[in-house]
Amino acid sequence: MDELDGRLLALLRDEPRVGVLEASRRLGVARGTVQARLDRLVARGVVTGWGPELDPAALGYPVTAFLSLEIQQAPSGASTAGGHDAVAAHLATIPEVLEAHTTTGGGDLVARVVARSNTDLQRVIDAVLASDAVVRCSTTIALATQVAYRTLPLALAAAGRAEGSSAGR
Amino acid sequence: MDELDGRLLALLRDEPRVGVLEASRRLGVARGTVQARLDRLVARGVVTGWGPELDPAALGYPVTAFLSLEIQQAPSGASTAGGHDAVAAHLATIPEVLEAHTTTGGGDLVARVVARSNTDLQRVIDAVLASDAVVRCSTTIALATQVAYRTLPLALAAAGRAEGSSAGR
DNA sequence: CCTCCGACTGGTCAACCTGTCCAGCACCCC
DNA sequence: GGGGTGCTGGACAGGTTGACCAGTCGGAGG
Repeated sequence: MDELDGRLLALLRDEPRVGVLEASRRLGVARGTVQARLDRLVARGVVTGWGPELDPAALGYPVTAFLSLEIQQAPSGASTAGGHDAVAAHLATIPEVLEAHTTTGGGDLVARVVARSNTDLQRVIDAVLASDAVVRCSTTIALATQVAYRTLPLALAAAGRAEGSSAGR
Repeated sequence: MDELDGRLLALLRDEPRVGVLEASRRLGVARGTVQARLDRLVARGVVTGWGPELDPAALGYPVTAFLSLEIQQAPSGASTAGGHDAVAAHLATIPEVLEAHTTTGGGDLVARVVARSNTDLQRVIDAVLASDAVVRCSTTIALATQVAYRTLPLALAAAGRAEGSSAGR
């Protein structure tokens, strides 16, 4: 992860359509170099995908909310999986659940959900609560996005001063 | 956003490297159709980008946390921007802040941050608190990812039963 | 009923890019 | 010095892109 990698990622983020050849021209290096760098970034797991990024709002889901869930710690049925796994599996079946993480703090699990409207949000929450393992759910609606999801500044920071830390070689 | 769009997006997510021609073969439609569909999805804002997705963990930032910030509602300096804007601008300068949203509920703003370690997280939090407009900050560390960020199920759901709602041709 | 219009098909074309291979060279470390 | 690694600049065949075309289909509207 050096400065060239940073420039390469920045270029690709700004203009994803540029091919390897064009990128090499922009960066002023040989095509093989760009190819090797890209392969390495993918191999190291820094680049996880090239898929199209979808905008939930454009899909008709303009409302974003964070749900803080409390999970049944000792399943009353006390069957197999802890509450976490059961809830995770349940959440995975709901399309409106975009991501979910177990967390420290008051709630046991944070889920990011979207909905077609505030009214529709109720439906989504009900879907989440459909699992017995979910004890409680507190909702925080995202009103406006102040900083849109981004990773490039982080990559540049890592490129700038991580020459040898986690950057294996 | 019909069923073909859904299949196209699913294909692109699974194998982003396939070109338009290959996609048309897989989907069993003409190349021009795939091209037109893609153009339309981009034009409608459903597809917002094709950039490489970066993994903060692979960049050396394996710790993820959600910060709930309380913002100075009535700026003591009472100068120009409300606390929100000032804080948003401040957060935008911190590479470790991946995203931030104003919210309802207890906190005024939720920020997703990453750090190199739990110790390093303190440094990041301090950076966030460097703004005078931030009154309080409560930290929730994400322990494990139960559902990784995804939008495809949502797109498929929208494709399935949104034929005419927000898909105003 | 007929016509218009948008969408899809299936085909062509030249230009370009990709993946892969090569030799040469500079650099670093053992 | 030797070996390994990374970058350069070049070459090649093959596949892909973007543009264009005529023809067909179905629905909306006159």
